[in-house]
Amino acid sequence: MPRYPGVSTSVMRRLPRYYRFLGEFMRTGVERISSREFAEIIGLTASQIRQDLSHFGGFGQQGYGYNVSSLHAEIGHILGLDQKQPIILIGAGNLGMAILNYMNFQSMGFELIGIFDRDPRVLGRIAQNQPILHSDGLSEFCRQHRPAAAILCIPRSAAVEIAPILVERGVRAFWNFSHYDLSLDFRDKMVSVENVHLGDSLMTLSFRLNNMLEDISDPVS
Amino acid sequence: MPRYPGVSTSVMRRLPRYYRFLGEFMRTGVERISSREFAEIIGLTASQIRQDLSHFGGFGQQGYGYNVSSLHAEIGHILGLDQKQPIILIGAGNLGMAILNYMNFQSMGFELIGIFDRDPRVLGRIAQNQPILHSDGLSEFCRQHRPAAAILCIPRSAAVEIAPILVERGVRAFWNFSHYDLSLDFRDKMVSVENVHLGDSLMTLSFRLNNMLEDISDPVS
DNA sequence: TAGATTGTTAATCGATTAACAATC
DNA sequence: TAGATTGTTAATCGATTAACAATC
Repeated sequence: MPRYPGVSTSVMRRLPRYYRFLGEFMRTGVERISSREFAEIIGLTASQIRQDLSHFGGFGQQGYGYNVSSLHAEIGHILGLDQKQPIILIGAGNLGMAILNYMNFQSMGFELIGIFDRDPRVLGRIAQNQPILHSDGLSEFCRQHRPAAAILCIPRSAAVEIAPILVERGVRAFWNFSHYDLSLDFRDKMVSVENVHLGDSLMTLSFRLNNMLEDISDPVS
Repeated sequence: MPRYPGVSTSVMRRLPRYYRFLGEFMRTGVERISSREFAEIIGLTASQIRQDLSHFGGFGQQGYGYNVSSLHAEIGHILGLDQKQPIILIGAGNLGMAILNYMNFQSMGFELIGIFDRDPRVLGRIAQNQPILHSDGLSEFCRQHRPAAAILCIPRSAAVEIAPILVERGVRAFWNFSHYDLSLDFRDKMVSVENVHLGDSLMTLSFRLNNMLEDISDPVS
C-alpha cells in the first residue's frame, strides 16, 4: 500500500488529470512526452508537472522526457487504481443508477459489492449484476462484507443518519452526493470524504456566465 | 448584471458554499451570525470569510455580524441565481435524466428550454415538461431560442463535435460531464466551462483511502 | 458608554514558476 | 560528444491568516 505523506491537496487533485491525458496519449500512439509538450497540451507549466511528479519519484529521463505508458501505470498505482477496495452504493434512485452505469469502478480501484435502497419499487432489481437490497440490512451487511467505502446518493437527512453508522462499521471513505458537507462531521476521524456538490458547480457556472470578463476558462476545474 | 472583475477562482468557488450554509441557517431560524460563528460551523477562519465577502461589499455591521437572510440574498444575487439564463441539456441518457430530476434550475439562475438526444428510443418522451428533441434540430433551435448555456451529458467524441457549433450559435457557458477537458478548446474565447470530472473525483477518493494518513478530510471539496 | 465585530491593511504561509546543475 | 530535458533548489507570486483601527 503506497504512502505519500507530504502531498498537498492541490497536487493530489491534478493526478487524475495527468492520468486521463496519459491514457489518451496511449490511445493515440504517443510513446514519450516531455514535460514541455505535456504542459502545452494540458494547459499547465512544465515546471509544475515536473514538480508535481517529483513528489512521488523520478519517472523521467534527462534528454528524453517521460515514457507515456509507464508514467500512466505509475500514476495509476499512486492513485491506488490497481486496488480493489470493496464499495457499496446507497440510494438507487436516478442519480445512483446513473452513477452505476456511468462509472467503471474496476478501473478506479474499487469493486462494487452491494447496492441499497429503501424504496420497495426498486428492491430486488438487478444493476451491475447486483440485486438492490433493503437498507435495513446495511449494518449486518457491513459486518459480513466489510466495505471500505460508500457512495451516498441519498437525501441530506438520510446521509446524516447513515454515515456515522457506516463509520462505526468500518467504512473509511465516502463519495457523497447529498447536499451536505459530510466532511465536517468527520474532521478528526480517520475518514476520507469526497463531497460532490453539483449544485455548487452549477452556481459557479452561473456566476461566470453573468460576470463574463476575463476569468474565462479555468483549465483545472 | 453584476460584475466583479478582481475575484479569484478560490473566492468564487466558496460563494455557493456560503450560500448553502446561509440557506440552512435560515431554515433553522438563525437570524444573525458573526464571522467567528460562521467560520466555526463551515470549517474556515473568520478572517477568510470577512476577506471573501469584502470583495463584493460590506454586508456586515460592526458589533452585530451579518444578517443571515440578507447575506443569503446578496450572495444569491452575486452568483446570478436571480437570473433566468436559458439552458439546454444534450444527452438524455442515465446521467442526463438524473441531472434533470436532481437539479432545480430555477433556483440556480437558469431556465431549461430544451432537451436533446439522438437515441430514437427516448425521442419524444417528456422530462421536466419538455419533449426530448432530436439533436439534428439543435442548430436551428439555437438560432430561434438562443440558449446561453448547455449541459453536456454526452460522450467525449460528441462533446468535441457539438461544442464548437454551439459556441458559434452563441452558447457562452458549458456544464460539461463528458470525460473531456472542454475548457482547453476555448482558452481564448469568451466561453465559460465548468467540467465535472466524476472519474477524477472518485480517483482522489481512492488515493486518500489508500494513503489514509493525516490529510483526512478536506472541508472544501 | 463598553463590548463586540466588522472591513482592511500588513504579515505569513504555501503553491507556482523560473533557473540551473546533473545527466541521459 | 552535443543537445535535450530532467529533478531540485531558489525566487516569485498569490492566497490565507493575523492584527487593529473604525464603528455599530
